[in-house]
Amino acid sequence: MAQPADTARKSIGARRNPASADAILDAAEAVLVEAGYSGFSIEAVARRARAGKPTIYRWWPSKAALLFDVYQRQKRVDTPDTGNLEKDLVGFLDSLFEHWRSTPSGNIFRSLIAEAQSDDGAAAALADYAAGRRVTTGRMIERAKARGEVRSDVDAVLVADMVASFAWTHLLTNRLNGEEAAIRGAVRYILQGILDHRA
Amino acid sequence: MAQPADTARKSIGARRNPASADAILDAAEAVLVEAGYSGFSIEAVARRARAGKPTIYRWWPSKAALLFDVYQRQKRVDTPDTGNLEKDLVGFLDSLFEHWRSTPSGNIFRSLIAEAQSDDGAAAALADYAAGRRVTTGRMIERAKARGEVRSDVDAVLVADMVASFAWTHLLTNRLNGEEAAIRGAVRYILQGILDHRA
Amino acid sequence: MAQPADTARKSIGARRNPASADAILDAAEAVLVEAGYSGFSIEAVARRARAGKPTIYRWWPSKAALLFDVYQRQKRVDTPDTGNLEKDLVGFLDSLFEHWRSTPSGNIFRSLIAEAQSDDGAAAALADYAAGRRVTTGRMIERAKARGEVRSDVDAVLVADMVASFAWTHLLTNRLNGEEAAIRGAVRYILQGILDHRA
Amino acid sequence: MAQPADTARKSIGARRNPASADAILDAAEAVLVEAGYSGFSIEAVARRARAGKPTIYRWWPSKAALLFDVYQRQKRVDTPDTGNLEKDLVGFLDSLFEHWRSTPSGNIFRSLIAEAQSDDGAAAALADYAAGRRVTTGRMIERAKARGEVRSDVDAVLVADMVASFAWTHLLTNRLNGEEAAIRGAVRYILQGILDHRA
DNA sequence: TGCTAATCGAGACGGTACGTCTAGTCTTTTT
DNA sequence: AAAAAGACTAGACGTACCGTCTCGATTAGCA
Repeated sequence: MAQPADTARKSIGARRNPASADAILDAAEAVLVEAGYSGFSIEAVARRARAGKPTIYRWWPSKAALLFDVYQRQKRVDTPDTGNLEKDLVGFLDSLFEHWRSTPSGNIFRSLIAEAQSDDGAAAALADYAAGRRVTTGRMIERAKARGEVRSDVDAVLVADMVASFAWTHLLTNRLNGEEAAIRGAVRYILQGILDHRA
Repeated sequence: MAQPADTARKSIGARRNPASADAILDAAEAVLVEAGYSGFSIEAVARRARAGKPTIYRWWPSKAALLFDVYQRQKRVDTPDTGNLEKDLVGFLDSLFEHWRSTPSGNIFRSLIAEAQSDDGAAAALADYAAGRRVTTGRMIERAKARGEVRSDVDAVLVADMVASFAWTHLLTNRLNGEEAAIRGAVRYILQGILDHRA
Repeated sequence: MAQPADTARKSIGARRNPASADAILDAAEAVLVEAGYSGFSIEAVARRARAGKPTIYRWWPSKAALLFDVYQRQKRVDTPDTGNLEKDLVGFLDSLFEHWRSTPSGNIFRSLIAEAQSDDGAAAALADYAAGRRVTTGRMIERAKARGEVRSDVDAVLVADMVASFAWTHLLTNRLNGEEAAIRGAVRYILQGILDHRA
Repeated sequence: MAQPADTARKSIGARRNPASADAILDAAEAVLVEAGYSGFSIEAVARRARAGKPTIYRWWPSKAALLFDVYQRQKRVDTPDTGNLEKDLVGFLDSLFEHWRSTPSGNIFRSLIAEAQSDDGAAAALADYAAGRRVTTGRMIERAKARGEVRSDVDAVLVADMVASFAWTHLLTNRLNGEEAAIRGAVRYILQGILDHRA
């Protein structure tokens, strides 16, 4: 966290003051945590950061852009590599749910998705981000393909999409708690399918 | 659509005027279609419906409640029963994507999900609705279990959750077009899994 | 006071229900006392009287008319007749100030004057009422003229107007307390004038 | 009158824009003249001034405060000094009645008095204003005392109060026309009294 | 060293929407 | 026929935010 804005920050000349940027991002995160998405307004962030509204608008053209930068500052959950795809996927989802539950990330991301439903810029940024994450997540599947664990014709990005969809939907419907069994089940279905092969 | 409100509607006594309710729901849908979720306000709906704001607030305590009723008026996509689960699921998702693409339903539902991120009432209503839909969708899997097509230990509701998640996420990220292959792929992975069993 | 409207009054057939009229006037007075003129609305009176708004509008075409009837129910201060005009006028004003101070009458009358500034009906009713009161008050002066106490060419109604004006203005500017000396002074000036006749 | 707001006024920095203040006061006066006190609303003023409602509320906490400032902008009738108190008082009242009749001042002041009956702030402001005016008006009597025209023990402020009361009451009851004789009579009674001294 | 230019906090501006309150009208049901 | 009840359109209330604008102060870098 940056310095608290006890004393007013001044201009540092004809260039961006990083202290202001930090203070604004800190304030945005704090407002989101304390007041939720419905209480998240540029006004509130400016008040909290002791910043002028134009300072915010100068650097972030919209609420969505600010939200996006706040989200980007958060730690990401990284993909495990245990040598076993089932363990990897279950571990990834467990970590992701835990991360969303116990840090502001979950609320920030929910807000970002909501914002993307009314702001084209946010939608585009979210689409980019999500596509990138699908590739990253897909690496787990690619590794499993390389190990021969997964069929070579499997679309790793599509599988990553299914995994991410499961996570997003649980986030958006407040189902992050006590979902360990569901996570295990969903991963197993993707890996092994649900058909009865005895027939 | 109900009658256009050319002449002002009057009270019909000490009970709800269905013409007003219809006009408000019609107007809400129209505003959502024409101005999108970001332009969707109680004011705008009242203007469009030639209704007083208190009339709206009397019957719908929040924007979310109104959105929900607008969504409920829409036709639902029903679950096919072809005797083959793969055909059922693919057909269901194809129909759902088409429905969301070509009617206001998609935008309404997106808006409802967004609203649920900042309104607890909307969140609860959405959770209820989604749970119900998982059961309905799950019937396709139950039928397949009864046919012996699917293993008897499979959790039908969880599978429905996975299917719905895939659809929701595509809706929320504007990926409803040209997804036929992805739909087929995803359904196949759920049915057959992605593991390589030759090993 | 009429019966409290604990249980809803019912229609008594095709004629005016006097209990309703009383309940409405009682409620109007109570609302005025408790919430003041700013809180005095037909809506509030109807709520308090457990009456429908149309019932009020049927009998009193405007807020002003209702106010006027509420005022009319109040006791009036009557004009003393001591055989001495100074005592009569001072006594009258003392009683009037006391009456306005200690009963709802003062607030009701203030409200009526205020209402008359935006409602023509109220203005006309108030004008009628005030003209009548000037005549009544003027009787004190007429009696003094008959006694030879006051010059015969004096316009009794004009004097009554001056006395009433003094009272009204004190009411409207919250100067009803501790004005005994001012009352005595004003009455004396009207009776004896202020000119220095030694010249 | 200030410039018409053909082009939208902008902020002129972190301080009050006098053009907005002027436009708002102009609009308030115009609304009062055209629609009367009953049509006088902050909404109407904002519309007419092409100003935002918050701009009005920022500077005038209540309708009463705005009314008061509108009234303060009006010209005041000043007290004549002819060397003869009767001429002074009659001239003053004639001018005041004429001023109230032919300019918006009369309606504005009536509205202010009405507003003061339901708004404590307006009541206080009006009390202050009226007290000040009594002192100003009282100077006519003080001058007459200095000339020996009026007894030295006469309370000039009380006499001014009587004169003002007469004027206020005529304003509030729409009796500003054809009152010349009444004015003369009232002034004469105050100066000479009404008692018959032949006795 | 003095000027220019961009940045800062600050807060006013015209607006829109919020959710509530009241006005005055209307219709049905009950007596 | 009148009362109770409560819905209806309409619009004002006072507040919160929106995104823009202008200020005055501040400071780096260029002249």
